[in-house]
Amino acid sequence: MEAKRATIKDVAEAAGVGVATVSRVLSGGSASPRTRERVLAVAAQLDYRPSALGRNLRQRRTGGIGLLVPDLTDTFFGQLAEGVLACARSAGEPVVLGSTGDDPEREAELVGMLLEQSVDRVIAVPSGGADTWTPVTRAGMTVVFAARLPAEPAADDDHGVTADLMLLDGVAPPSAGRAADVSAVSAVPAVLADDGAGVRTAVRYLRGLGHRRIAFLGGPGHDRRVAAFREAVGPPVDEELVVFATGSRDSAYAAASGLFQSRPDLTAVLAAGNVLGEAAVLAARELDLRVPRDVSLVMYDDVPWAELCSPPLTVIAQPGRDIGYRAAELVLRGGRRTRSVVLPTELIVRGSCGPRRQPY
Amino acid sequence: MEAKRATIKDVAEAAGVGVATVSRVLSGGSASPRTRERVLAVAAQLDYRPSALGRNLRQRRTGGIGLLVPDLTDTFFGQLAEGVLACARSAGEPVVLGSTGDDPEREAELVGMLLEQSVDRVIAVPSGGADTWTPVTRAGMTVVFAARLPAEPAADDDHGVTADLMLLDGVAPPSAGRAADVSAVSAVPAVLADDGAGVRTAVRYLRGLGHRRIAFLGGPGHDRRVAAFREAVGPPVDEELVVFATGSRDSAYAAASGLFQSRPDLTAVLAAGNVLGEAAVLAARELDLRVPRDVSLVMYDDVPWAELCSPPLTVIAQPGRDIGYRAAELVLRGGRRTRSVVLPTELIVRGSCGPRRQPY
DNA sequence: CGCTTCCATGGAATCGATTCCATCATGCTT
DNA sequence: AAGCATGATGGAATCGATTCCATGGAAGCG
Repeated sequence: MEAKRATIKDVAEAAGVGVATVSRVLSGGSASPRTRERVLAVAAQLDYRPSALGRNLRQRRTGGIGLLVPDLTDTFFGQLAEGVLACARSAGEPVVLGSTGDDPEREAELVGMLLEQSVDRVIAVPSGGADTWTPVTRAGMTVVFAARLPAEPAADDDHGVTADLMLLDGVAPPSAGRAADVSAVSAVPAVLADDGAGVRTAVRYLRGLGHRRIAFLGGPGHDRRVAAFREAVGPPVDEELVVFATGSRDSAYAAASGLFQSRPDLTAVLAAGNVLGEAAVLAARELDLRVPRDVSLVMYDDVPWAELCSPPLTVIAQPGRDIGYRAAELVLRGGRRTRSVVLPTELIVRGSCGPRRQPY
Repeated sequence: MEAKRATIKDVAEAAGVGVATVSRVLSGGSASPRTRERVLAVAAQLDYRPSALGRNLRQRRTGGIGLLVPDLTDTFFGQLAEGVLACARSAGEPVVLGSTGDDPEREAELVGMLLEQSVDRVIAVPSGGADTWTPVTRAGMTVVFAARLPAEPAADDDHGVTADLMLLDGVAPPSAGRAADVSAVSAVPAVLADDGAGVRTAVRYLRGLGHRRIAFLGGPGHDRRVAAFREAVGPPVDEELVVFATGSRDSAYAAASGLFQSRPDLTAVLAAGNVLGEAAVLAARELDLRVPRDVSLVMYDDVPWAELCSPPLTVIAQPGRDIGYRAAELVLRGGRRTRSVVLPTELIVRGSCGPRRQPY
């Protein structure tokens, strides 16, 4: 009843050949048509499937790619994961999944788990910084970052931020002070959305509508977006209008609500992720602010429900699925010397932005 | 530079002991405090991590649990996956993910992949029927179904449906005709939401508001929900008001739009999943039907954006995360003789349902 | 006809862990 | 003091595949 799976030895015996021959036949090596046929027949009859364990152990090459995302409840990461899965499936590779919750510690723990599983190719939406990821790449793992880059160590001035932006555009950052670690990580290929352009376009759009006091509502991993925002609106940047939440929905709501209450003079908000956008809509409604009459809203991520809101949300769309798919392609190609990929974003204008209401 | 990982042999040599001793120390066997200390020190210094490959091969027991969901883009499955991941993480087990797209063929292919990986514990939101899953359980895999049961073969009358409903309520179905296959699959433990109660409550609620022509908008895997719906509204059941879409968003939209257009006399819709609810809102808006004035809407799944719609959507909430977590617990316990779990649903009344407008 | 070449083939080593079993030292009992 | 029990320890087998290498037979060529 408990039929244990057939091994290569069983097949060899049943076919009256040696295990080496079976292995050769199944992996396309040379064999006489006669034996090949017989081996294939026996293998089919026994429903033989080679064990990935044995193969991987011998070849010291692991199958499988690891996927680390912050939160699968966030539709964007769901899209990204679907992209990775699609590519992996067509390559016949299994995907080992981990959810980091935007917690660098959990991320490191999950990386360790992948290492134990001998998964040596990873696609990560990183939460930790270079201190997490440099050792990983040095340990021989093939890493591809998706949608984000690891946070850089806090910069004294905003020079670091500038360097980050330049990196985004494909230009190598000037070899600055703390080059050692950063360079190891920035050599890692990445698949990113063009956050610079996305944010710039959105800010320009809001400006065109007359908005001057535009707030930024960010979360973990939105460093590049806030940097682009600062560049686009300033200087001077009204720092009170730049607020950050942690990953949770509660925190996002608190941040949004706090923002609206502490600065009733703001007229537009750029939410750097769909969870934040959701929170902004909720908070605005709670405070009886009408969108877009009282406050205009642009949200990152073109999630399906953006269209369902009333008014439908104007969004910065980034191709989540494509990001995942391309990242999987890169990690499967595995070349160290693969260049990063930046995919375009698109501002999709719906109904959540209006002209600035004149103060009276 | 390409430091390959340390093996148990390296540790043994460095510590001046045999490999058996190292293994014993690391897996809690007996060893003298003196050597234990030395081995641990060396292991730490070499950053040694036992390879799961070697261990699993030897023990013929695989680590890891497989997770098969239809679509990670659907927030509900994202929640479910997060639940599974949370439980797996606390047990230190890796999770291998597959997305079936509600395609039984793809599902079967993914199961084969898991088999090759020697993953013998699976949590599945099944797309295929008993013909897919019976062989799997017979092959010795520990399977737990989540959120759904495999479709039963089409019944001649609605007797099969009734049996299914009774199973849902924890009562064994009467040993009917085609018992062989079905029983093998229905012996598989499952973690389900109480769809019967959820749908019943929703229908009763709509009836209480005066609605008589209530439509059901379903998708793949909603057999139990439609059965409960039929039972709750009928007989007689107006079959034109029961429509099904395939998994895609386009198909859902087409089904919803077709429904509204072909039967303008309907006054309420029960959408059996959040993607379908989304489609219903969209289609209604496109056809200038006001919710809830012209048509009332109840949606399955309390996704975060349900509150963002205007009006906010009345939903049947099912605890996606809990379903995943409990399913993971069951599959880890691994007992054949585990009973299924049915978790409660809750009708959350918001603003998408109103009294039936009197025809004039 | 004899030699070389080439191909099919099977035995055995290997990957990294666990675990059975034999060995040896130590301490305790009678 | 001798024998026995106990516990620490290392060697070797094992898991299921791949792959190196040796062997043997057939075919080709001078």
